[in-house]
Amino acid sequence: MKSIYFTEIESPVGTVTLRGTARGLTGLFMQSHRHGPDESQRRDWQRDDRLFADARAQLGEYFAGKRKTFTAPIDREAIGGTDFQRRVWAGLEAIPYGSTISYGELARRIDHPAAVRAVGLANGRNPLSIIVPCHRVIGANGKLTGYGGGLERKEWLLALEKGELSLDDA
Amino acid sequence: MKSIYFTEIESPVGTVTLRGTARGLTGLFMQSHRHGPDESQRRDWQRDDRLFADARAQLGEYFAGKRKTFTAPIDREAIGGTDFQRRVWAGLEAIPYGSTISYGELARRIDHPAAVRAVGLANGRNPLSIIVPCHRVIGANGKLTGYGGGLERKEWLLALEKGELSLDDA
DNA sequence: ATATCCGTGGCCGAAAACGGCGAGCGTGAC
DNA sequence: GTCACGCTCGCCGTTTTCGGCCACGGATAT
Repeated sequence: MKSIYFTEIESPVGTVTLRGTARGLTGLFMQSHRHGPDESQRRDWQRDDRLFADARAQLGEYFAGKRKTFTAPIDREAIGGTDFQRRVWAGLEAIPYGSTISYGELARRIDHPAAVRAVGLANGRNPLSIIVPCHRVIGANGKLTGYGGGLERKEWLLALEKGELSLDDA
Repeated sequence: MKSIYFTEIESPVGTVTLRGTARGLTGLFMQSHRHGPDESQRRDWQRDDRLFADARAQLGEYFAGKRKTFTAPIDREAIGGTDFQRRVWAGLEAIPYGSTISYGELARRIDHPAAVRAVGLANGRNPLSIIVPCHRVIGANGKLTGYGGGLERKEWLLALEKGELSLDDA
């Protein structure tokens, strides 16, 4: 069995856990994350801060409003997911920084125009929050509707990306 | 996708189909085998008699009463199966030539003493008949109870292993 | 001996529940 | 009017639950 590593990062949205293999990232979770990993598996992870040095630096820049995209490698194979989920997640990565689309729009983009609710589900299963920007999908009526890491955080991230944040927060 | 090969062998218990990958055997089926592969997948197999030369020779010796164990490699990874099934099948390989045990005894040996019926099921799913000797498991009352390849064949195999067969059969 | 009757445990397929939705209406406040 | 809500209902992939299925075995009854 392959080793799984992790590290923790302090951020404006609280402590963030980063998970990965030697080949790349496999997860980014907030505190009390809805679909986060449970304690039982977390026990098998090995802490390795150096492995995540790049990702950590990029996230720091992101939270400071100075970075719009990420380049740290992602271990998609280890992440897995159903075909449908992978399509949804791929769709997420195509949403530019600072903009939002609706769940319905995302459904259309991946050629499952009617699978709107299923898109919502798959969105919620995205294991790589922030880096794969599931927070950029909102309701057709403009409401945020939901977020695995909590709605306040979703709101905060969107505000950050719209440049609406003064730098006064820790 | 990996290639799957097969060959056919004439034997005292009828035509036997041998299946495998480049790494080893993955199946041995009799005619009208209960859980044998269906025609739809059999179409994708490629015939390759040379690949199975070893297995074929060893089976010949076995049917002649001159061989008690097999050494041809087995591709267990390609075979798959649930954890439980693999335990059961491993238990089968520990039963010596010529002897039999009950389903209950096998259940006990794999530390699932109450999973007697489940052991029966898993036994029936053994894809490598004869080589993985599922025929050596019989009811606690001494009856044969069942066999994927048909009870007559189970009876014949057990008789062979007890040396009760004169060599007069084709 | 033979037959019948359960308790058993893992597997598998079917069915139902479950959402991070959204369009369509009806309602009520201006 | 019309605009904002709030409700209902259909949507659909995933997950969970559930109910059978048996290569059994022991207990009990003929």
